Amino acid sequence: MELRIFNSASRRKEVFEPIDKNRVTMYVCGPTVYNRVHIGNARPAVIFDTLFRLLKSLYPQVVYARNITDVDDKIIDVANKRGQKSEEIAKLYADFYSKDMARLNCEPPTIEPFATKHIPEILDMIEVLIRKGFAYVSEKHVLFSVSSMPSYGQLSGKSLHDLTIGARVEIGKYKRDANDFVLWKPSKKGEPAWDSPWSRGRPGWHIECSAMAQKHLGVTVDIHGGGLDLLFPHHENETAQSCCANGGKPLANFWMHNGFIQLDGQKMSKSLGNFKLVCDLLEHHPGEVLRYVILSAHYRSEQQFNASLLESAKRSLDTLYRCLQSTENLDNIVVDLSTNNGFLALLDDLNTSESISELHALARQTRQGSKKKRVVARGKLLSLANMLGLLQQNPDDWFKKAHDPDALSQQEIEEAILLRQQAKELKDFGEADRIRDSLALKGVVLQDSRNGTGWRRS
RNA sequence: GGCGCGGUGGCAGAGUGGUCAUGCAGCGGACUGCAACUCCGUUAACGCCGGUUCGAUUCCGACCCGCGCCUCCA
Repeated sequence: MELRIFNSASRRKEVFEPIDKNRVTMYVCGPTVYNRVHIGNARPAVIFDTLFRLLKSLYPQVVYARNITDVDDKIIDVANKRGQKSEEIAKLYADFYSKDMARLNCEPPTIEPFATKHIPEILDMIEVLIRKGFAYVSEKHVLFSVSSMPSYGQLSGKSLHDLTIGARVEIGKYKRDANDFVLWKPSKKGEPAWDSPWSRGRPGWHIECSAMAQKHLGVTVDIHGGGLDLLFPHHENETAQSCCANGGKPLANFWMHNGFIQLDGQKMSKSLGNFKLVCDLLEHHPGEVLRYVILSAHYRSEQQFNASLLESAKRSLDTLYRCLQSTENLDNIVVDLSTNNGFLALLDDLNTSESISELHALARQTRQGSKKKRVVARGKLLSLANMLGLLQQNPDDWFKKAHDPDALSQQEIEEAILLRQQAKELKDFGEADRIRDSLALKGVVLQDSRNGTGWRRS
């Protein structure tokens, strides 16, 4: 039973072996907090939360850090536009982020470090880089010199030569090389600023992750994750800084990158105006539905996202919850998942898609066969679902909780059901159907059974 | 220009050198007063052209098409 992970650094699946089996470390790049996050930001959060759950089942201790970048030009821009402080904007959206991700059943990471809380560590690392000759000071900036590191570009598979040819960015005149990147830069008046030997300023984009990963997780982390777009330049630069500061020791042994989400067949982009905010989606869909959609595709593939997929995911979850609801009388037992196909699929580079198909197989087994087998299947279903962060609520809540404030109350529904029952007893099926149709129009679906009439919200 | 990825049934989406993905939708049947749910059955796919092979959706090559990164970006 071993976990295999596709390592972006080697571009192949490798058997995962942690540096310390008693303390597995994972660092995932969280958001820069200047607005509400979109569904694309949710994908890595959900994926690495699932990996976190899987790792915890395999190792006694897993330390998962997901950072918050709370000092950045974009935050400053928003703060300026609103006449607020950068810190206020960052705090506001960091809180929203935690809440949004929690609604997707993402557990809180072990550590959620903030860049601005690690300025001393950042300054230390920059000083080391300057002292060792990997960084230089120029016009109050400190820059990392990519030419000082022969292996620069290896992680993302780029050569400095090609980068320079393809460069579309204007070269700052304080840079020796177009690809040199900022470790520290001077702040303008009114911007967040800290004292440093080079200027009163603030850190560049990449350095905070290097400093925070090292402080909380150690020089080399087991797994470093994030969106594919972070591979270059963010992760390339992170690993360059850390590696050079630490005598060649790598920042991470395993690099994992999730693919993009496509909205209605197109890349989500602000210019197209087709990005979906998580908080807007949550107004109309349970968080678990969003999570189910995200997990239904393999994390490395490009994923489609649209309204009909949300609807399909909702129905799939309905089926699973219905199974749980109709088998609540079965004993809850502790099961061993170690030979389960759904669990084994997760061990194979986190194949959540295949794992979800096993959820449906287990649901089927929970509904049929001998009672003993059904009890075991149900135990496995709950256990596997828990590892995926799905089926986390009680079925009655799933089906009956009202999300719309104008929805019929439980009492109103039950009264209508009673009236319909009376009509049915009088064989007045016209009236009975009229009541059922009227409830359906208000989003309530009835289900007759031997034990009476049940209901759910559609 | 450089580097890289992908094209699977109506939709989404795994996977595999040789009977099955799976879900949603569809179709037929059972159940039901009729439905819903559930159950049983069922339709339907591997971009194109070659090659390797007894056999290829799966391996190899060419081609077509789409996409990503190289600039902030999950």
